[in-house]
Amino acid sequence: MGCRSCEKPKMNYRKGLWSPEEDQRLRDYILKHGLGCWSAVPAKAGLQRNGKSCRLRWINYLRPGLKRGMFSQEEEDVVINLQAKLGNKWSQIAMHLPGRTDNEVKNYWNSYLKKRVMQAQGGSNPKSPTELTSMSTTEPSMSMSMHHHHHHVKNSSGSTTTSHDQDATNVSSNALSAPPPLAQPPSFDHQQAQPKSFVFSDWVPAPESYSVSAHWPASTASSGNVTPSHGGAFGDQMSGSYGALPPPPHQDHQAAGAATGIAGSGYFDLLNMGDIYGGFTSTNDDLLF
DNA sequence: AACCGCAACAACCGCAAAGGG
DNA sequence: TCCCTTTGCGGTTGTTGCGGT
Repeated sequence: MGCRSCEKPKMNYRKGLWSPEEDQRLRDYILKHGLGCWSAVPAKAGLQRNGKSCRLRWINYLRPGLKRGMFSQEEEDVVINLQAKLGNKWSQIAMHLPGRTDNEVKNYWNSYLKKRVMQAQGGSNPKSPTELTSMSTTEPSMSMSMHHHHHHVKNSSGSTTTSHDQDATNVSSNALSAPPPLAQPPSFDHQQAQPKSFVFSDWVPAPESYSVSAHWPASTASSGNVTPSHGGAFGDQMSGSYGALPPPPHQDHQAAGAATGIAGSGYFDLLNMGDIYGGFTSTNDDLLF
């Protein structure tokens, strides 16, 4: 494991949000060389980041197959069930949610699901995870009211999904295999709930036409000392900055999910990335590819 | 219009495990 | 076997935007 050949001079590593240029450099490097010794990546890719930061950025943001945007009802159920079963083993939970990172799952839990569970357990009748799951599918107004603003409007409005009376294992196995189609209420307001979702395929250059500015606002794509806006807005910009580009096929993955299920399955087909996949080492990647 | 609180999420930090020399 | 480095993981923090007052 040790990579003594990866000599790295002690330097002041850049911290904070990644600029589009840094993303581009890292992405280009990985696409070209595959995954190897992370500690060597910054120097070789011309980045003033430490390897750890590069690894995190790749895993959580740049990696192929990442599915961003809202969690589907099924994904939510999986998280709730597995969290109850495994505890805060986010990496393990994320393994059951293809396209999701442990960080994303963790954030989603901490910022949303945990409150819901606490709220449910705070009542006179503490609910089991299964009950919670059922609740999540039968209380259309709850999460919607909790997320009445921001872009993160949960898709639990009026879901007619039948309650998933199954244990986490079953849930996870469902998630691993072909997931059932999402029961999407016809009245779901996709205008209101605008998922910001994109996957790596959106980034992969059409070789002759790709440029950073095609995906990033020119103002942030041109200078070296850019300070990109916060991630949330970042994501919004991503979604919004497709501009003339055709909308990604999964842009409305909640709707698409009704036909294709969760996990972005099928998105991967858009790419021929065998070289990259071959270099993947993380458990998530093992699962995904 | 300004301020405040909340929510979302990217990224950092620290620790432990893994593995090579 | 020990030491050192890298990697992986979970907890936590920082930043930003939005809605409400």
